[in-house]
Amino acid sequence: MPELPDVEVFKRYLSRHALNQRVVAVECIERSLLRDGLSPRKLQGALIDTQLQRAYRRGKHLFARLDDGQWLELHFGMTGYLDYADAAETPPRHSRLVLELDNGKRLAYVNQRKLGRIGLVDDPDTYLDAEAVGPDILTLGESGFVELAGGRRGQLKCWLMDQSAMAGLGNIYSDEILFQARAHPKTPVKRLAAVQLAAIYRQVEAVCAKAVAAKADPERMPADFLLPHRRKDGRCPRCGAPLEALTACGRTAYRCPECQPDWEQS
DNA sequence: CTCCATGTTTAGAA
DNA sequence: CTTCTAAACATGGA
Repeated sequence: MPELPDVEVFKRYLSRHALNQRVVAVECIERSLLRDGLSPRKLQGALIDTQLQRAYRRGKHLFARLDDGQWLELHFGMTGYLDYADAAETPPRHSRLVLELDNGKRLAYVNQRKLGRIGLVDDPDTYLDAEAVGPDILTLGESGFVELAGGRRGQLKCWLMDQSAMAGLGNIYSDEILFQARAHPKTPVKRLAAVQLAAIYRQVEAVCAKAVAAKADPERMPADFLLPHRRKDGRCPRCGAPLEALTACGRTAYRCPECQPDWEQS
């Protein structure tokens, strides 16, 4: 699940449940997920006996501030999520980091495929800047977004998913935004006028807001969302036309051939 | 067995 | 320098 809306939901979940509780035990540390230079012992040392003070998100990266000012970084890859429950409950299969809290609960970071990352950083923004992660897409604003498009050469969908340009969108939600904006994924960015870019950005905001409101659960999404229909032999929720699967940026993109016409003739 | 999957990194080609 | 493609990573579902 984890794109911007999913991670925002995780952030709220963590904030609602796991803040200001002392960590009394750290378990299930999966070594292969740790950032360079971070050992299980070091991570455990940093987490034990501290509290998660607050959460911060930029793009798909989630951070939790610790008592000493350091931040725990969680990246969810393609299959990660959080699970908060009674400490007595067995953590879900594929739990890769489990924090036991002194209120009798535990917070598990679960990730089936080990494509995510767990880190420890002094300052999230400094760290992400150094990693060449761009600004969170929702902080750009319409004018910032339009400005960013200047001089860009590639395809619209690829640009939206480029984490170094703007952080947060992935394959699923870039498709959703393009569907809502009725834009073809392969439209060259340079072909778009400022008003068209602005309209696309308004869909960035609208789609993210609606997805977060739906708890990023496809079953709760608005009826006109592409997301639940996004598969081979799926049909457009608006006009019923069969969806087309195409390849862009090395990923499978879905579009409605009727609602998102080719940029050549529009 | 084969293909595909919400992400990122790396290598090599244009 | 920017952009694109393919492969790799690890794991499981169809």
